Amino acid sequence: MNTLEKITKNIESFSKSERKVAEVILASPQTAIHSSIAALAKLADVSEPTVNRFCRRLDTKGFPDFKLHLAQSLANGTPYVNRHVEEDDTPESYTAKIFESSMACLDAARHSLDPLAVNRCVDIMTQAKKLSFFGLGASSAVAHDAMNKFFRFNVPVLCFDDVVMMRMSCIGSSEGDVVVLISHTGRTKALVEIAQLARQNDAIVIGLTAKDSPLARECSLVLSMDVPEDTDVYLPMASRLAQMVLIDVLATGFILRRGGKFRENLKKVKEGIKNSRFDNPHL
Amino acid sequence: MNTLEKITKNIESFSKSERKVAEVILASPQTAIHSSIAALAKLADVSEPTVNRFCRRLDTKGFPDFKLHLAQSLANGTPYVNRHVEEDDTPESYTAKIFESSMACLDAARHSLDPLAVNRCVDIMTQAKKLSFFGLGASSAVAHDAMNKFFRFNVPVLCFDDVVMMRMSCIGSSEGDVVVLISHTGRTKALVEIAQLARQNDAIVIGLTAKDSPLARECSLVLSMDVPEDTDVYLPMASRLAQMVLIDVLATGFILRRGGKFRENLKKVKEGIKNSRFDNPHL
DNA sequence: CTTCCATTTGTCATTTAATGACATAAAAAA
DNA sequence: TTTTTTATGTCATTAAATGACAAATGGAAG
Repeated sequence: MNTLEKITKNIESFSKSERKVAEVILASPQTAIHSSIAALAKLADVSEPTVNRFCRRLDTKGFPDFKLHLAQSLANGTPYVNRHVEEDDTPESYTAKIFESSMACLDAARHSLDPLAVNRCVDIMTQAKKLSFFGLGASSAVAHDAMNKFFRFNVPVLCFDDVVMMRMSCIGSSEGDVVVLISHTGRTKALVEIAQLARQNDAIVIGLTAKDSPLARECSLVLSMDVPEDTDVYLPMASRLAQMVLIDVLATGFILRRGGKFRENLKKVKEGIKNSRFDNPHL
Repeated sequence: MNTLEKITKNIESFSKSERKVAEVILASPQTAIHSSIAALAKLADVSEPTVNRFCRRLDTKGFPDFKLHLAQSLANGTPYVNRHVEEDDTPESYTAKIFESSMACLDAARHSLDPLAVNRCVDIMTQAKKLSFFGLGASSAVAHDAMNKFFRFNVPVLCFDDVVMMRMSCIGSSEGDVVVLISHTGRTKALVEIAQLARQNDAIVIGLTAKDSPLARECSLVLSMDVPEDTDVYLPMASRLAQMVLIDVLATGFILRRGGKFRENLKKVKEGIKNSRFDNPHL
């Protein structure tokens, strides 16, 4: 836990002198981390060992160690925590909260991701004859995005957000085809059926979905992430973000695996769209 | 600047012994902040004053002060900096880099966003008779996502990634209609024309695009973000993420403005899709 | 209201860490 | 090769932090 919060939370349980120390620190943490134990003791009008005892009470090894902890909690102004939007938030505050929550979720997602699974996934995708990205609802945007990325690699790519099209596509698939199914919950019936269908037609099915979900059970390979979805707002927010970054990761792995000549291809695509644009005077 | 970055950046200008110190610290910053100057000197196989001189070279007052700075840059596990993927990165390292870069970009985007503009944008959107989201290329995924979000609010919403459909839609628009155009660069000719067309037909045009771009000049209101796009990879990555979070922000502002009864509506939508899903045994 | 016990707090001594001054070694320039 | 400059280490000094112990404070029981 954040050291400053910890002080605030425990201030009631402190003794008189320790509370004096706590108040001085809370009043100006920046001063605290740049002072010696003697200076701080003087500011709080207590003895030096009292400051030391205060530090130990907060589970630190001593004053220098305490300063380190304090410095860490002071870094970055605000840490990226999942903060909830309140009814009376100003535009400024809810904007900050949403951005911060998004970052916190990406951080959580990253740590829950299995690099080995990522690697195997890239393996499979680089060897695919055809790549299909399927997603329904909020995940369809992710599927679109994935297509937009992978089509630049000169690989046959498909993308559908329509169950009927998915079915037709799966029936026509054959060995060497890879189907990527995107679903945060992994509980969408239609998509589970698609997974079964794809596998019956010899396609490899990769699931970007929750582990141990019905969908996950039907996939050849699952890439799961634990994203703390903000459930009191009835909108899927962070999950798509994490999925999208995961697509970036897979695309990057793809490029790295296929090597330099494919980077040439990317350049070509980018140059190809140039004359549909206004020139940028700054370039 | 981040202390770790600073060390990396200046490592060339260090002397032999100082470089030894730098390497030991970079190898394990966590060890460094918990060691005394003597311990660190031993690890780097140099004398204690050398470590001290190293600290001063990095604009700190001495070793303890240096540790404080280092601790701050180590806060949050790893600092979110824009790190570039290298040819020989492992799956683990490029995954971490991409997630971190994404978070760093979101952070940058957040700080460059004007809350007043967000507020005005929400104002306009809540009063819209009809909402249209248009995006081409990578931005089309964002437009889709926006539709997916706003349609839950019981507002007429459109979304196109096809220029012809956009044109047709714009021609049919009238006063009170709001068109949101999504383009990272703001230099896509087709979209600039759409902006003009929409305004000729009395629609309000909101641009989620770069400020001072050709598209921005044609919009009634511009929401711009400075996102450090990773230009040596020929893929748009972070910009869509930032745009998507911005959509979340707008949607949230929308809900807050419209009040409680709309939250009921969200609940209904969520319950409506329930029986297309497998039950979650954990709920 | 006193006495006793427990807790808190301060004083002082000791230990440990950090820094400054100087000397030596290494490298670069003459 | 010699000189000069820069880098590095040794040692002494200073400052900071901690431990041990004593004094003071605050309750609780008699």
